[in-house]
Amino acid sequence: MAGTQGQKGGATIYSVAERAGVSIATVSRVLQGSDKVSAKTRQRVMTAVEELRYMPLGAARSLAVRHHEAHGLLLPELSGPYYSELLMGFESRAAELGQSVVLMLAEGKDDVGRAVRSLATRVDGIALLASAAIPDSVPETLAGSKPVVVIAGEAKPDVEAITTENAASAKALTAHVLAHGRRRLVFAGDPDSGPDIRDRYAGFVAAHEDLRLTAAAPVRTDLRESAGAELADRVLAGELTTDALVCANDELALAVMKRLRQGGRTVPDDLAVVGWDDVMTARYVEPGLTTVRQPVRELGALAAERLHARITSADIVDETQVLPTQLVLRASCGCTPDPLA
Amino acid sequence: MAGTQGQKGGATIYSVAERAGVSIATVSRVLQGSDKVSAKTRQRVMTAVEELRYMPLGAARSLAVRHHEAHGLLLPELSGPYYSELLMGFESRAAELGQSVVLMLAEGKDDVGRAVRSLATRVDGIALLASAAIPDSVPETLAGSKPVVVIAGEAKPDVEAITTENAASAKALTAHVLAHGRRRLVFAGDPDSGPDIRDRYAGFVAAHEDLRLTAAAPVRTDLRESAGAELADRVLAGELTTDALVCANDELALAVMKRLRQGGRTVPDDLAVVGWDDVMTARYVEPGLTTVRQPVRELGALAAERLHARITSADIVDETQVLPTQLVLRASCGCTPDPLA
DNA sequence: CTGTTAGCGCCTTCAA
DNA sequence: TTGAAGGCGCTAACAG
Repeated sequence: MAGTQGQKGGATIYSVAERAGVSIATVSRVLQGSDKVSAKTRQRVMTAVEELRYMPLGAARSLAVRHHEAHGLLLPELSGPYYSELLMGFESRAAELGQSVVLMLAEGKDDVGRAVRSLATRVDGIALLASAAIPDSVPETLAGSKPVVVIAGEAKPDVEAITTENAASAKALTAHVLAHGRRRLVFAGDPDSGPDIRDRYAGFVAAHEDLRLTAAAPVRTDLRESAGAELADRVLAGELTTDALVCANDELALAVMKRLRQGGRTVPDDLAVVGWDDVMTARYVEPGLTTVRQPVRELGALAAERLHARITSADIVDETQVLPTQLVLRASCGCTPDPLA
Repeated sequence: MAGTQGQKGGATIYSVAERAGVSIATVSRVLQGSDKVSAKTRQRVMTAVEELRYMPLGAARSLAVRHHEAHGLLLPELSGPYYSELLMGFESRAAELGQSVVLMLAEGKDDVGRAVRSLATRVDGIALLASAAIPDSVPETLAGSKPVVVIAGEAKPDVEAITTENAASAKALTAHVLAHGRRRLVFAGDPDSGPDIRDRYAGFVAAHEDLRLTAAAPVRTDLRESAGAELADRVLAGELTTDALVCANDELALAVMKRLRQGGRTVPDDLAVVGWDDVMTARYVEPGLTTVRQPVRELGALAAERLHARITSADIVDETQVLPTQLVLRASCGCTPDPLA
């Protein structure tokens, strides 16, 4: 006879049962869509539910069924299209699987570890993006107590990884630039900031090796616009000699291009510039930015899917799944622009 | 003596208590950071917690404290910087308030109403963006049973609204274009798609009225890139005569500009184009896009804040709060570009 | 400072 | 087809 009132906190299963003149078990059955309830009883219950505007309490259900029915997703931040696409793919697939998504951003949190521990308290599993903003200790601590999937990262014991292809396409991209006759390529981005950029640099190096060339050391920079301007300034000042900049992402490449033009340099004639991600701006700028497109949305969906698989079964996948990427050739590398683009 | 084991589902407060040789109440106190626990007892408990890798079950806590400690956020989708910024602001502020955020996207859901009802099951309140993708019935149904805040929408009974300024800045923007001598302005966007675009069109009309001019009817179009190309095609084909296009957002404006240039028109000489949002691309294109910047991130933070206020107290705010926007003049309206920009 | 004891709202056998 | 009753794990009085 508990909680029959529920005036303050809303209706409960008890108040609905009372109103419909049935037991709470019957109400529960109706709400679960059980077929072992007579039509008229079902109707009475439904009526009571609507009259009382009954809304079950998720926490109570979770406690009883021993599932949160929620996926946690941890991202560094959300600027740029990459994270958004990823998130859209993740949310969409999670919803299809009947799971809600609890989002957490690392940016601005002084203690990400603590925040994640609290997140882990309310979800059945966590997907997270490998990134310098998210310490390695996070997945390590989580693994073993909760299912974990890392995106764009590396598998560890008890941690499944999924990613998009980096090394091969970076090699193809670099080879393409070399094929334009450039010989003083510079890679801009920090290989230590995460496995994806590390692999892109590896591809950069590999393309050089194929031609018996020696790749320059990477220019370690973050991927913000401001870093791009600084990088371009170094080129303009003659500190950095290069005829082709292979940037770790598009934002960096675009910022570099802009500042270079302001400084009087012509892309691609004086200097080729290529990026990674194929953001919207890449096809709006002049010249169009040559870059690599990743199936980011699919990556997000796959993350939700794999996480769910790990939660529901002990469906272990050993090899990290790799989604293919695609070279997008425009004019910034030296190609002739497609007049129809 | 329940759940002392917890081998499958992880440690529970009972197993921790048993291991530490104390009662569950003490464990609870330690975990809550109560100061009425002796240092040595606290230590014993903490040790047990770590050894058992104990992780409290959020659902159980929620049930006991009668709070989910979570905010729901419903957005149409996530493409473009607007939603991302909003979400970042929301998440950040919610986290500061100790609330996790459960995100739901309307896009792709055949029954948004049902989805939202299920969302309402697991959060203490819901913030949502007013949008055609989210039927009005949603906030209406929710109101009364859960605190609701609508973003960029209108207040209703039991529904608080917050928004950014639209009408006045749209008027200022339009007046600016008129001051360039243009007289055949066309507004592109659907005033019925939501209150914000409706208000922008209202500002567009008001600026005309100030000059005793008659504003043209809006060209109703959605805000996608493809719609921009179609719109530009109509101009190129001579179907639509205009000397200035006032677009409801930047993506539309940018797509229009691009196609116009491909068609041989010069912006702003042949045709001025202005947008709304100040997306990244707006300052990368040539000419730079004149637009209006909104404090989107602050808007998101405010949403979380107001929602929390409504959840914790019955802190009712009647007037809908309006955040100021800012005109960003670049060259696409006919202004002389700033050489330093 | 610590332990006992009720619930919180829902699900799920087990009987009837 | 329905009801009774016992948890799910945690918090919060209330005693000691």
